[in-house]
Amino acid sequence: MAYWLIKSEPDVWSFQDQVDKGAPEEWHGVRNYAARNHMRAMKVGEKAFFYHSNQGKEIVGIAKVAALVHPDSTTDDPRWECVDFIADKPFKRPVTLEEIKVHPNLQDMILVNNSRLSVQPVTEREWKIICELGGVKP
DNA sequence: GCCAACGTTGGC
DNA sequence: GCCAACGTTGGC
Repeated sequence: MAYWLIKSEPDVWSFQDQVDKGAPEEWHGVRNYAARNHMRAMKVGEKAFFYHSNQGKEIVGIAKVAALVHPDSTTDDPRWECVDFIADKPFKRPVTLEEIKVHPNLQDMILVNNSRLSVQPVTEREWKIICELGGVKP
């Protein structure tokens, strides 16, 4: 089981939107090879932190992969593919970027070192630490 | 609103 | 295949 982190601007698609949807939603719009490749590696049932960029700058919950990679319906360009996500559970308490940046054991996170990658892997150790901070079971 | 960092595009 | 130009992301 691999762990991931996905980013979304809450203005465009927030975790609450994902929860309200209550069904799988295409994670479309990614136009970056590295991010796409991470989605290609995802398996159904794997979990991802849902991060709000720009506004909030915090992880607010967990989403689950609901469908394997498939063509992105928002483009005809066959290079761009995406998976579907469904909301898993919200954090009891959001974990802010600020908090992550000062945490001694989270310094190697891509979120800290490459703020622009919108789909990124998370190690098991990082996953556990952040779940604890967020008040949920890993 | 600014701007640095980064990734993609496209000419050569 | 290189690299300059350009566009976008996202923190501040």
